[in-house]
Amino acid sequence: MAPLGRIPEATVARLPLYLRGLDAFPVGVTATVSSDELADLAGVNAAKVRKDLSHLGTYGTRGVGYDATFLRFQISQALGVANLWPVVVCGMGNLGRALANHTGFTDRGFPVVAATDSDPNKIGTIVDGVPVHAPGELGDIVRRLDVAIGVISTPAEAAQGTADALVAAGVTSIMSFAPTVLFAPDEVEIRSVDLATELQILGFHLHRNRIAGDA
Amino acid sequence: MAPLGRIPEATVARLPLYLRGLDAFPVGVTATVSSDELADLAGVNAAKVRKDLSHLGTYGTRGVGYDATFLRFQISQALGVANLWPVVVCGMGNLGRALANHTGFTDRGFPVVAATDSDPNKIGTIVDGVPVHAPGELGDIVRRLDVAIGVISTPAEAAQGTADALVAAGVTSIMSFAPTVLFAPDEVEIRSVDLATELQILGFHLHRNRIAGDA
DNA sequence: AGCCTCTTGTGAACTGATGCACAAGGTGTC
DNA sequence: GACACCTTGTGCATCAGTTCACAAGAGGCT
Repeated sequence: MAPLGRIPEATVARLPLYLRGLDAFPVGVTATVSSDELADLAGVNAAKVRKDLSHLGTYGTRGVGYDATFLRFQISQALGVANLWPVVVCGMGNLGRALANHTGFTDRGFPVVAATDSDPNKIGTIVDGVPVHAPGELGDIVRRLDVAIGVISTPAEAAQGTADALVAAGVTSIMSFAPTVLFAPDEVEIRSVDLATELQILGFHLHRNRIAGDA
Repeated sequence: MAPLGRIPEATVARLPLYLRGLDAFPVGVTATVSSDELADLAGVNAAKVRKDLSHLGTYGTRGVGYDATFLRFQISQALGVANLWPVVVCGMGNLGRALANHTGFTDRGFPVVAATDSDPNKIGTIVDGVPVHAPGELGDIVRRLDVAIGVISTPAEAAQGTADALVAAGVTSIMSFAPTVLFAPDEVEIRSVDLATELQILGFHLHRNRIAGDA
């Protein structure tokens, strides 16, 4: 079996999709799933599924398919979803509140254990079960609650400072929604999701099609 | 100059980042920016910047750099940001509300003109200036308000139905936050952002590092 | 004018990912 | 046991994207 470190990034990004697709199969019931079916469930093609799964080691049966239960276990193992990774949400604006309350996080093993905000009216309150602290307490929160992942949903201006504070506290995984580039040491993994950028990409295609249509 | 249709996808995805980086240069002031500087501002490397910009046609000056103002115009042109693309948000849960109220959308030319939700208590109300309608009215809303982009922030179960309704109404650009695969005709552009999936990818790296650290 | 310095634009090598196509290997039936 | 039928696992060709490295062009200094 291939060591975890050797799984290609593109494959890693798809493993959660396969896991999600496997939700279609009830737990405890013996069932097999073919690469074709799983491909449909995950929205990719079958060859990709097989190649991806081969990176986890080979656990399918030729002529039959994969055992759904065992495959789920396999992928979970590789992704480490057995672990709970506590999350802190930095910036409790509209987006931050939505994220702190997002059931999809807790359900998948990412409990939001705390939040920070610079607004004195919010500090000390509990929003949807999540206590809001001052930004200055970030380091303390991270250590005390063993936070593994920091989510940055502050305004762009505060994002770098927040990232620095997270890194200083020992957080090595950051998901940022701030529309700005973040700098951090190489060992810190940053995933940046800029919603406006996503829309601009859609806008480009609309624009291009409109031009093509007019031509 | 290369026709718009020929710009590689990877480049298109970076153009908004360059545009964002150029915000560091005040409008109206003549300034030049080198590929090196722009690379820093966008968080990529200089060679990529130059190759990307070469797809828009060549507008830099050797030995000097790019004229910031003209470059901004260039990229805006290519992305079609002069257009306003009205957006409808489908599903006014926590996330939907945050999106409907997201200033980054309106600021970048994507006004949220309407929303839908299946909750009778929300239908007919106006949330943060955005009127909430019943899902059945979606087709009507799209036609009446000339909606170009649909954002899906419904629960997973309702996502496909919502997508179908959007497509039926003529929407060809969809951004989905629902944790499920959406099926639509080829000409419909779908960008899917699953927040839990993003965290799981971060989780994989945490898991791998933890294993490596223990070894 | 000649020279030096700077930065672009791009050919070419490289890397990673994708998708095809088929042999290998397993199941079930007669 | 032999045969027909599936579906996996993978070698290989292909493609897209990245990065290097350098010639070509532009400005400024003496």
